[in-house]
Amino acid sequence: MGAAAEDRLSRVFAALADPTRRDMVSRLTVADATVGELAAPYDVSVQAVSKHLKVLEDAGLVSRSRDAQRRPVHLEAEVFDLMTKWIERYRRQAEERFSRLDALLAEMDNDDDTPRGDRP
Amino acid sequence: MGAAAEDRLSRVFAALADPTRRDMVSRLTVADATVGELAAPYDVSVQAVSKHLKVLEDAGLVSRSRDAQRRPVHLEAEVFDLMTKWIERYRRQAEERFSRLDALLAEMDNDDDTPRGDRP
DNA sequence: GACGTGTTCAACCAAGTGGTTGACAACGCG
DNA sequence: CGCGTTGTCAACCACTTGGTTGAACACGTC
Repeated sequence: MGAAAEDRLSRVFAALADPTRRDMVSRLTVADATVGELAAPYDVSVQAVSKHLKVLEDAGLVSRSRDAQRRPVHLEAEVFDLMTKWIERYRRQAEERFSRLDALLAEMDNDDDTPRGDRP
Repeated sequence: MGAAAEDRLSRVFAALADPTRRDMVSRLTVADATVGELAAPYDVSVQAVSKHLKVLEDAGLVSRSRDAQRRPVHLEAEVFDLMTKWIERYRRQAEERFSRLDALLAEMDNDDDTPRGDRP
């Protein structure tokens, strides 16, 4: 994996490490929203939410357009692929390793307990 | 999703936001390792690596056993499921939304441009 | 029991994060 | 134009984070 992708992945994971930001992402899967709309449910200032959005934007999770003085926020669903790829790669690797281990254990079992090909 | 799971998810994402920790996880998919072995490739103190491992352990990504003065580190692959679940849930939601949008756009297209059922 | 190896604990430091408030920019509208 | 609404920028604060070094703990070995 390239250094750029590594960096991106770090920003994405860091962005999603915050429950408030995860909740915003969750809500953005339903519909685009303005900063004010996004801020409404939380007990923090609009400025704080604006900062959160900057983090999400820098991670490429979200994009913003213009509509007069409003800045509609839109979820960029493609980043999910980046994460899924990373996770699945290692999950698969780990699973392979466990099956190798299983095979090894089975073989040791054969060697230790019973003569080859001599099982119920 | 319960508060506990939310919390867990935060710790998992935060743990994986660090490239060094992601690399350790990556290496642990190949084989268990001691703290010293894990530390070797990096240009930081063993203590720093020990701290990283504590973060991974608190996130439930890793467990440690005892072998004399050594503390072998083992990857707990199940957490990948937690992440995958979260990601896939919202990915699916986002995709559904986009298909709804596509349907809407197609319908508008019909209404505006061409009489219904009158296409090449 | 003393020594070497592997690991953690404690104190500290610089940099980053999430929050605040206050000022200001960019609009639509009367 | 002046005013309310929407959002960002800047400075600041408390807390966390990733790193350091030095001491201590936990073993196997001599």
